[in-house]
Amino acid sequence: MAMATNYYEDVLDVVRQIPQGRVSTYGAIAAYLGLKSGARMVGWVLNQSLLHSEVPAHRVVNRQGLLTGRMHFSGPSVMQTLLESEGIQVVNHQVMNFQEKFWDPSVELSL
DNA sequence: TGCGTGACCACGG
DNA sequence: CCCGTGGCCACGC
Repeated sequence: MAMATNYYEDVLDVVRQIPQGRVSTYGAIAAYLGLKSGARMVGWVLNQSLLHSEVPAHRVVNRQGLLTGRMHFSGPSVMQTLLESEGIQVVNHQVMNFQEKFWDPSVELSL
């Protein structure tokens, strides 16, 4: 665990709370944690997490509901398959009914 | 120490 | 609608 900075743990913590059948976004997670600048960092953290942690990284998409991170999984269709197995429809790399499936930590975890 | 790059995002032309 | 640009920041070389 090289230099476990706070945001790293914080990001994983939020991602782990995304319910099955729901998805969140890089920007929403960054905003919730106050990582104002970190939409980009969220993606980076998730990428690193794939190597060692059990994190539902497939439940995080970009602000449009696009599966922009799919190429980082073991196969280009793994992310989509995982989501579909949880009841989320994905067409053309995009989450259907994204608005309904969107899980916003700022709302769901409002403290 | 500096530069290019990236699972992002918003804004402008 | 398709770019280009700026912001943000960690990482590798």
